[in-house]
Amino acid sequence: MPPRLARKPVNTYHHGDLRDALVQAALAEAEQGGPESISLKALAKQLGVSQPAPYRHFADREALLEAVTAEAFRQFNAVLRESVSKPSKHSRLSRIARATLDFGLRRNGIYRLMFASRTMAAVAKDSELSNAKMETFGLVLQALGDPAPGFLRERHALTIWTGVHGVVMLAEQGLLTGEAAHISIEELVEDMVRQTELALSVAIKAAGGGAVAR
Amino acid sequence: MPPRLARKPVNTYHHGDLRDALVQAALAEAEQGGPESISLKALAKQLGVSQPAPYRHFADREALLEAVTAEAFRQFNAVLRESVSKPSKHSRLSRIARATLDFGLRRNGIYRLMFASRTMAAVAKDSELSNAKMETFGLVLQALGDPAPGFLRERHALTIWTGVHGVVMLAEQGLLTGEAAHISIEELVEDMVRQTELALSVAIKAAGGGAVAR
DNA sequence: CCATGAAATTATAGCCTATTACATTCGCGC
DNA sequence: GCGCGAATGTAATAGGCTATAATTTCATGG
Repeated sequence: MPPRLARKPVNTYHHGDLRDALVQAALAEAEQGGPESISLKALAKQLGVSQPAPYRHFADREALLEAVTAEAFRQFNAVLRESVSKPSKHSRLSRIARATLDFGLRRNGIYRLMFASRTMAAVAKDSELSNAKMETFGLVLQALGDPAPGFLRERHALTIWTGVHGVVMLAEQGLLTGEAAHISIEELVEDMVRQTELALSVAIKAAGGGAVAR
Repeated sequence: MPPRLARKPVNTYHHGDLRDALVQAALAEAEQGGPESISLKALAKQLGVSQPAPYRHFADREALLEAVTAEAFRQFNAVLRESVSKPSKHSRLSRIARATLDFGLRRNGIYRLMFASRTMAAVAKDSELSNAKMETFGLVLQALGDPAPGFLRERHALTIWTGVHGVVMLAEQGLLTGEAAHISIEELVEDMVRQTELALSVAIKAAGGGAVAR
């Protein structure tokens, strides 16, 4: 720890920037062992503060998890944004689906944290977290491009999002890798993307719209 | 139940049938509050036995959860089997998708238990549980009917299974019911079913097969 | 009928969350 | 500059949970 930290990074008081340090350490912990492995006591010890110190910054363990989840969503959204921004021969939908799959499998502990069941009460009131989740959906929506009328886009955005989410969750269970699966996880997601794009183009044609997004 | 139990129901000793009672009570508990709400201590108290009594029947909490999960899968598979057996105007795939959605939403605590993250070690060795999971997949596979060549069936069975699973999990998060969702959860699943059936029929046609399953 | 071992109990250790009361230190305003 | 209040951290403690060890109960088969 440096003798003197920057003057005002929102939370630099007499020791360190404990609040942020807790979030970062918890995120690293969750990356390994998922949300269950996050222990306030262990984090406090790891950061060299007393065991109840975290309670100065978070009402309880759940509040910390919420903050960590919000940060995780921010990182996830950044990854998604990058995936659609960089050029590729694949469709935007395919890119965002691949990016989601990659994030969900590689950083599975964090992904599980993001979609772990929480008390509904907290979700409703905490705007930071729910905003981040809305942004995620917005990114998927964007990936489907402009040609489709609004509500058709939403239908298919939900289809692909839930589909890839299901793949990630079941893959983590080891249910997609048995001998029964003569198809790789990546192929499965590509199937879903193709299905969605096919269905969307059919729906657009029926609605008198333009071409499928690229 | 007769005053005297059968001579050897595997586990009827000097008090009651504690092992089974624990599984049943834990299942009821999980139905309300999900897997996290299962406490060996609370269950023991509820059943009128001492706190460490459950450890005579289960090595640890995780072992009980595993047994409960196996029972939950048995019930789930029974529901799926019933859904495809009874006559209906909908396709078998649609029926099994609806049944899964219904089970996943109505008995969400149990559903979350069934697909909660576990230590991989246990999953591999425990045959009862992994068999039940394989049976679930087998039922989905059957629902796609006989016309499709084996590996095509599997692709699409996985697609629909993961898709509906994703819907259930995200619906529980409240992510599918916001103002952004101009589509009901049931419609979303129907969309998926239609997409899968469309894609399957296209694939079969390309492969020179027969008609889509009904 | 009684020895045996499974089933259950009491006692206890250890980890974790969380609260209360007390100590420290930063920085703002006079 | 300096003191005071609020933000931050610590020590002590309570209470819940999992899990183990040592001991007791009791149904059953030889």
